[in-house]
Amino acid sequence: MLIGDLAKKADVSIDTIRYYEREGLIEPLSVRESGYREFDETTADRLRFVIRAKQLGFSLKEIRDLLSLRDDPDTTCGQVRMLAETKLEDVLAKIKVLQAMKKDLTGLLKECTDAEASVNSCPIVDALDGKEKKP
Amino acid sequence: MLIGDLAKKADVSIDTIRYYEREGLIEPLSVRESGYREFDETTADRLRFVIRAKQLGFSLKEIRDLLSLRDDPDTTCGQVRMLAETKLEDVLAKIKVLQAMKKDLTGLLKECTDAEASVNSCPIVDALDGKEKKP
DNA sequence: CTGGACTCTTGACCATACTCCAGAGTCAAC
DNA sequence: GTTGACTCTGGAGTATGGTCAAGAGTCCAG
Repeated sequence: MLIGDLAKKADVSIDTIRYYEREGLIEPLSVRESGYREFDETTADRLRFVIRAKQLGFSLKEIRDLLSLRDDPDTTCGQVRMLAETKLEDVLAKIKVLQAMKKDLTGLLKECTDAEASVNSCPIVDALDGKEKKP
Repeated sequence: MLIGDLAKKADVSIDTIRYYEREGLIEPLSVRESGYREFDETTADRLRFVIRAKQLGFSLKEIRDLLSLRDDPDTTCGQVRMLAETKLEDVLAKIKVLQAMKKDLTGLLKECTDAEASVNSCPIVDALDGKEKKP
């Protein structure tokens, strides 16, 4: 399987595959004299692992860590679990920040009732200006 | 007020202020022969506007748009509102993605009960490998 | 053996929001 | 007039995850 076949299989670009290789995430099974990389199902599986981990929110760096745990037979489930827990905390923290934004934006939009009003009396602009909302 | 004073006042770095100026967000009141920028309360207010908008999740590009609406007396509240609505949608979309990650991670962590187990039977690794969970 | 599709390497570039650096100039106090 | 704190410009660097392009080489079918 050449790089183009793998790219189609995993639905990523050729450049992405080469980038992942440079980053130490995947490795071709072998490389021809000509430089052509050859891949097999094992590398394809590994690439899919990367893609799934990305969907869970792991960075490439973190995926590299996950992969080396996966590769090491002495790894315990607990070690993998720790990475997942840390990631979950990251995700929860991000959600928290976004929830705060959501709350503030929703509040501002609720106050802003007159679309035709001048910007001078726009509660959104006022809030960004640091003005207290009118009582 | 020189740039260092403004930086302290708004609790951002001098470099950030100069960066915002380059990006067209703020402008010093005047510039001395020597190149020294001078700021007043109006610029400080504008800078604080930028900082608050950032906290709401707006990018600098979007803040530039907000500022030009704020500067234009013909702007209506509705125009500002639209930007806020778009931003709220962005935020909601991001929350959705993160909630999905949260759900998946939580599910995996729930399945992974034996921390001492080998990585070969780790449900988290199995899931990333695309294996179905054991029945 | 030729054409077209594919692949190679190297290196630059994208966006975002800064941050840091060197080397030079300025300002106010003492 | 000198010291020390401050400021200037211009450009490079940071992190992330790719994406693109040039120019050369490879592969296989016809």
